[in-house]
Amino acid sequence: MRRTSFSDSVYAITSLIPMGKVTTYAAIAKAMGSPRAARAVGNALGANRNPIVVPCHRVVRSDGGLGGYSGGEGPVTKAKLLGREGVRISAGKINLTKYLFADFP
DNA sequence: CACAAGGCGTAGA
DNA sequence: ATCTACGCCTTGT
Repeated sequence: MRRTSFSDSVYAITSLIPMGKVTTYAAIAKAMGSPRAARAVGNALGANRNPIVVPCHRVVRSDGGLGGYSGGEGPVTKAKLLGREGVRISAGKINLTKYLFADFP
């Protein structure tokens, strides 16, 4: 589990997400230069199961789905955290049009 | 050291 | 709306 440049970038970007907003794996992958590495991003977050220092729960799918979560009760905890930050989830999906944040530096 | 398989997705047909 | 194919990282043999 060596913190590679990839996972490090993922953590950096993920931790940049403001409260009340969410991001997609594709957006992160794209922001780091590999728009096709969305899957790798999910792995970096999940495989490393980074502690609370990184709000991996703010990362959702491109279609609004929560995706997966390796912490707490899984997707349940993820949904709970998001709703607690002000992100409303309808039918298990998030309105990316309103909460999507992709203005990464 | 090299190879092979898996995984928290995405885009396209 | 459902299914398949793809590319990219991590981990194990």
